[in-house]
Amino acid sequence: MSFELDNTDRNEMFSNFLHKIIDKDMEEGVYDGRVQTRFPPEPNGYLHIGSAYAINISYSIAQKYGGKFNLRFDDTNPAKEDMEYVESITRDMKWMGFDWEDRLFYGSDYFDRIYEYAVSLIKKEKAYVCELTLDEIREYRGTLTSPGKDSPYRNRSIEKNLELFEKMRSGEFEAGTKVLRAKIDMSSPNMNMRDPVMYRIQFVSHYRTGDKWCIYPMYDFAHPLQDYIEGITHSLCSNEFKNHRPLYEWFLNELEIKSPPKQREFGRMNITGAVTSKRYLRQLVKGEFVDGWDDPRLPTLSGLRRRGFTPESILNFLNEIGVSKDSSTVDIAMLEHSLREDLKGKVPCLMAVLRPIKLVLTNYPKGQVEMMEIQNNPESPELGSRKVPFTGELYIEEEDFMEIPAKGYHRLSPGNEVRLKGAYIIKCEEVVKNEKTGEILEIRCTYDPETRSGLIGSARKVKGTIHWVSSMHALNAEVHLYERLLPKDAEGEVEDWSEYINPNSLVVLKNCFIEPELKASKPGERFQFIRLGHFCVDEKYTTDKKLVFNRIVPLKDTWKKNNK
RNA sequence: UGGCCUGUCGCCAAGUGGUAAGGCACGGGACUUUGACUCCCGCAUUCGUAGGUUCAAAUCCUGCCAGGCCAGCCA
Repeated sequence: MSFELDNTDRNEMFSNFLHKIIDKDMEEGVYDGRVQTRFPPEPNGYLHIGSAYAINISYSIAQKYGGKFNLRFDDTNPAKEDMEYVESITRDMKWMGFDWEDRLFYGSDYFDRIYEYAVSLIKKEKAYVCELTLDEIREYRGTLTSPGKDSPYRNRSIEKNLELFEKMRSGEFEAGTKVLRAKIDMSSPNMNMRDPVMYRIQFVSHYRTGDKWCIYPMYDFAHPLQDYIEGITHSLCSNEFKNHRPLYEWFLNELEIKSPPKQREFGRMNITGAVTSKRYLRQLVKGEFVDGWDDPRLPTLSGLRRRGFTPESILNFLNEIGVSKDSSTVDIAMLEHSLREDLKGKVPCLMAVLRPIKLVLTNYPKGQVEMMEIQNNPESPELGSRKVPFTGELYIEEEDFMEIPAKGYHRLSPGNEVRLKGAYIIKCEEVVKNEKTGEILEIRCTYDPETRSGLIGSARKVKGTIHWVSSMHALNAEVHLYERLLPKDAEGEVEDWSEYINPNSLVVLKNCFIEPELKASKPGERFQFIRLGHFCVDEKYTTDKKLVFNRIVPLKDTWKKNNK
């Protein structure tokens, strides 16, 4: 009988400052008890673990309060957006289980309405067409410590503004010559309130609306309206938008929206050793420093998926790290912990030899093959067992033999005994080496027939147990091991990413041997290789003729840790 | 040097005036045909800092220090 909490319970118990805000709204009946959140990605890149963190905040809150969750593509800048990204984003969200039901929206669907709202602000004398150049606007804006000054176009008549704005829309002006601005306060200590631009002219074809528009609303103007149009109650975003909140509220207030949505901010999440900036990710992909957006070294959701992470492990990770107002840098060890936790007791544990050395049993009958029955996962008997062929010629892991054993080493060494997992106790009698190079060619051992697993003699204890594979039965496989992609953090503008890439971030081992049992394994299948880690069959490079495994995470290795 | 925000163990993070939860990491031990897993045990007399209010402060007040964000016709 287990009383452990499942995720639902954990979510129920988990509380943060956002829950308190919503609890209060519920209590006061601000939105008639309604909760609706949204995730508004711009389709200009792939989702990564930081995006999943943001999605999870909005998604789990909608779930907790029996509310709704929308997916909305915030596509108000045609120069940067593309359909490829909306497809990848929806695919990754579905994989994670973030369900927007029938509420998939596009900010571009609201262009007509947003235009009308702009017109009504002009009519209220709260917006004007400005003809200052880009540089002039910057100059007039002032600095962080000094106020700006009013644009000479600030006090045009409503009629003139209406006329000019209409002409902007119909394409009579060149890009950059005119913008629509909100009339707020050029001396506000908040730069966002110094007559922010609401609309700019862009003769760029939009991936959805084509050439219908040549003016596009800015984020600050479009976002509160998108939220309002969709009935969003709580518009949750990360801290860098904190300074935009007064503007968000200003637009909704001037437009006299009742029960306006609330923008609330949370701290961003970073992970040690992972690149979670969209900008850097794009540079790495476009510059072909990595194998696409789904490179297993990247913290993109597609990269994590290809690497072998489960959506459950990512979700548990996100729920365990929590949310606060402060930004965080979470240790990647927590993510790895979540994966091990999820897979343990769930996937078969098999044997693989990554760096093989030949081992010969000199007293084992020539040509004999025994089928050793081994449990697939001792913690989960329901996963059954398999028969593994055992012969007198095996491969073992290079690091499981030491000619001169270090103190505390209890695997194979000359004269020493060790158990072959699921088979016999063996003793190392001789080491055959290449006379010139000193390279170990094979290890010769004798086995004790009385100690076969299951026999009475198997009760004898030896200090070490190692994994093995029969050389004539083993399958050849390629294994990819990963380390940090960037050993040092990049700063500012990076000219050449190759200077930052860790050459060991991807280690390809082409000559690995695995149990014949794995012959039928399919891309995406996961296994634990005993003592080596959790692995996933790569979905991109595995073919009928070639098996490629990605190591998701290594297993803990206290011996290696203590001897490093 | 303007405004806003944030500072609780190495890393996340509860706590919201009544005497510091939990997880990861780490250290020690038991168990083990995975040096894994599991199981025990340990791990903040102290909450950025200095004062103040109070019978009582991580929680309230004041000053200081540190970090973050903002001067795109990006989102």
